[in-house]
Amino acid sequence: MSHTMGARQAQKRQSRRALLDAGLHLLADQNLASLGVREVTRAAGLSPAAFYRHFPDLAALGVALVEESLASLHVMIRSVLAGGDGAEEVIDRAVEVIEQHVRDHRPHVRFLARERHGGVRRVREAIDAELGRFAAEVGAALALQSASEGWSPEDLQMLAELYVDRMVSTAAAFLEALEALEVPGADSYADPGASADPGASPGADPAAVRRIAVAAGFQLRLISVGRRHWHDS
Amino acid sequence: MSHTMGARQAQKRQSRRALLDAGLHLLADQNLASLGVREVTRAAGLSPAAFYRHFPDLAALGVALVEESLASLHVMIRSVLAGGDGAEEVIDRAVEVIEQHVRDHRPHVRFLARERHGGVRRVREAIDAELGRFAAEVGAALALQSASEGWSPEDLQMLAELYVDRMVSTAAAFLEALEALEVPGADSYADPGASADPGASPGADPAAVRRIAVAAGFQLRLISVGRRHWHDS
DNA sequence: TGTACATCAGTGAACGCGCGTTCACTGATGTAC
DNA sequence: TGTACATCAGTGAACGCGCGTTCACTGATGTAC
Repeated sequence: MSHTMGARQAQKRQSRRALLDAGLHLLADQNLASLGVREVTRAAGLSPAAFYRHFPDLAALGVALVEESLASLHVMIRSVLAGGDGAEEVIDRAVEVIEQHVRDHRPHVRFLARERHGGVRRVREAIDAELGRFAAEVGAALALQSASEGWSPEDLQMLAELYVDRMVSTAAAFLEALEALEVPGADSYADPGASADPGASPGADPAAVRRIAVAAGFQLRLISVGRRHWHDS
Repeated sequence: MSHTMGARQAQKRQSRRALLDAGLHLLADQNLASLGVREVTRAAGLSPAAFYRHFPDLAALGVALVEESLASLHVMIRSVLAGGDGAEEVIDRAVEVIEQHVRDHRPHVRFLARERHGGVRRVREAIDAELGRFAAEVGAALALQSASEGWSPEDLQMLAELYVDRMVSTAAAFLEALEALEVPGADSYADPGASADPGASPGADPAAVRRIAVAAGFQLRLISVGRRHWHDS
């Protein structure tokens, strides 16, 4: 009665998906602010007017992309924090999970990095709000750890923000390394549907990626040492 | 003979400046990728064709803005590191200098934040290259400190990158706080030349700005504690 | 099951508009003598 | 100093083009009976 879908509704969902996918694909080489309605519908295989059956404007499409881009983050953080307890293992696992996440969801990660400080207000605000919720979640998780005894909630929150910011920076660095050797010349326009769209990135420089993982681990460990010795002064 | 300028050259410089200023002003509300040649020349008070006497395209104007945006950074870092030696004083001074820098050069900082991961390749690369040079400079400065004995150059470089990244994030956070209460409604279009263009921002929420300064200080101090106790394990 | 009507996702044509870039030009500035 | 020529920053008109949005429409899907 409520979540069985008629053919009508199913087709609408499919078109909406096509618009989102086309948008995400096109945003690999440009900003949301310079994306066009006709451009998106053309790539999605729809007429220009069809766009307005799904979104009032492109900013709304952007906000929808923000939501789906960040939906997986909460699952991700729980998988990191739920495992082993030792700081070392948590850090190593976090770096691995971030790297894998960027590999698996490259277009979404790129979209977030690009629009986080981009020219479309509503999208910026949506990203900021989600990241804030994410930091709060990390803060709550930190509060449960025994290492947090004697810490004020405010200090714990600033620590959580430091961790989250580091994760975001690390993800952005992975992204850059993965893209660096992929498109060396001019912008070639690949068929969005053909070949392996998501997944492995054969052209990336493994050494550069490795270096980022090492640096991220080092930096997280440094923060963790600081946390441990914070009250020694 | 070489750096005295004729009236011809002086006027050309002035037009170029007008184009850069107009661009920077327009980029407050959009991305470089969506900026138009006509838009810039209109705001600068020139005919559209005049643009091509100064830049081959808008990406070139973007690269020029990157250069002038980051020119002041090197001066800034030296003023931070050159002062008192105690870690506490350096940190407090750094946070103050960053805040003041964002206040004094808001449009440039906003431009960098927006285009660092933006849709124009050449601009992204220019920013990355400059930030890399900046991190190298910080790394070299750290190497001279007595606290760096027993540290490998690689570890020092990763530490420098951590500091630089934190400074960039802090600057972005200050920027957001300063803009938050300034443009609450729709995009009003102010005359670029009129009233106080750079300088004080009367509308910003002082508590939010203060909170960012406190968090930045805390986070830098935490890293600094981690650094001090790094070799204790 | 069959029929008559309602819904509404997607179409395709149409509109006026601002865009990037080019071109031959103008007239102030610079230079040679 | 004055004159004749060269340079070149900036102009304004012109071009073809793709844009966002609207509109009346079509025809498959959904619903009531």
